[in-house]
Amino acid sequence: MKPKPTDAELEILNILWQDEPKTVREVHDLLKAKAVGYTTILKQLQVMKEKGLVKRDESKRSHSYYSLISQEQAQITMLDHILDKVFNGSKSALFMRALSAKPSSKEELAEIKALLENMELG
Amino acid sequence: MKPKPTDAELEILNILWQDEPKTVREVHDLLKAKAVGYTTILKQLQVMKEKGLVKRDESKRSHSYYSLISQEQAQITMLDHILDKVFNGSKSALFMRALSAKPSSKEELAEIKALLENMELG
DNA sequence: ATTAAACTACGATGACAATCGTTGACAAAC
DNA sequence: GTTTGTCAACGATTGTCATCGTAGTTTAAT
Repeated sequence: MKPKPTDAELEILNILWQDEPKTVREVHDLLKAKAVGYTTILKQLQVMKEKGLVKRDESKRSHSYYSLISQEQAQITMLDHILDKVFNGSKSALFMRALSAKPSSKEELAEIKALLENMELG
Repeated sequence: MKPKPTDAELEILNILWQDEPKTVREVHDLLKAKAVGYTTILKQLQVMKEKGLVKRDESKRSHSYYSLISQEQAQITMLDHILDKVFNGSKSALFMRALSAKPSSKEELAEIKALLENMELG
């Protein structure tokens, strides 16, 4: 099983998920709002490679990085984690919080309702 | 704003939320399955006090600890966090994952549906 | 009062996360 | 072909998390 990515790792993964592959420089440019050094990104990608979260294409001059964990996997991993840690495994409690925390848009409510309809057919 | 509790801190908070206040020894006894030392729990509670996650009643011989963050707050904090980090702020994406990840029981589906009904009235 | 038990405080450690600077290799430009 | 700039590797640093051992303090029992 893939490890749970750290917050900084997730920021990088989000960039990769959006458009792969990317070089260190490209990731760094996209994260420049964070004002973090080039070598920091490089190191983070190296660590992530160690963990099996990304792979590297070294055929070119600038190495390119691909994610090895999908956004779906990461989402499920994160959800399972907080479900276990703060919601005592109660999915409905999680839904309640998600629904009441910040008001959802009508569109979102409609989407969610549609999901539920499909669910009940199964 | 309260900081996001760490995993170990959440284990302790879960115990406090269930029944407050508790002494170090009481928390330790309840966590003995984890085989962690008494002083570890003590230290953790001290750190949590520094962070403002708990408060301490020192009037008695054995100090008693109270949570200063509610389970609700913690749940919302955690949800907001992963919503931001892995779901790009899309609540419906979160719902989709939560619904499809592990099968929900019929009871849970019913509960969630009821929540939605109430929601739409507002 | 003296001691034994229970409890807290403090410091230390090892692991991991996040950050950066320096060095050395390579390639492009002159 | 020498210089200049770009890039990855590596090591070092700082901070946080999780854990524990020791020392000191307070209560209670003798």
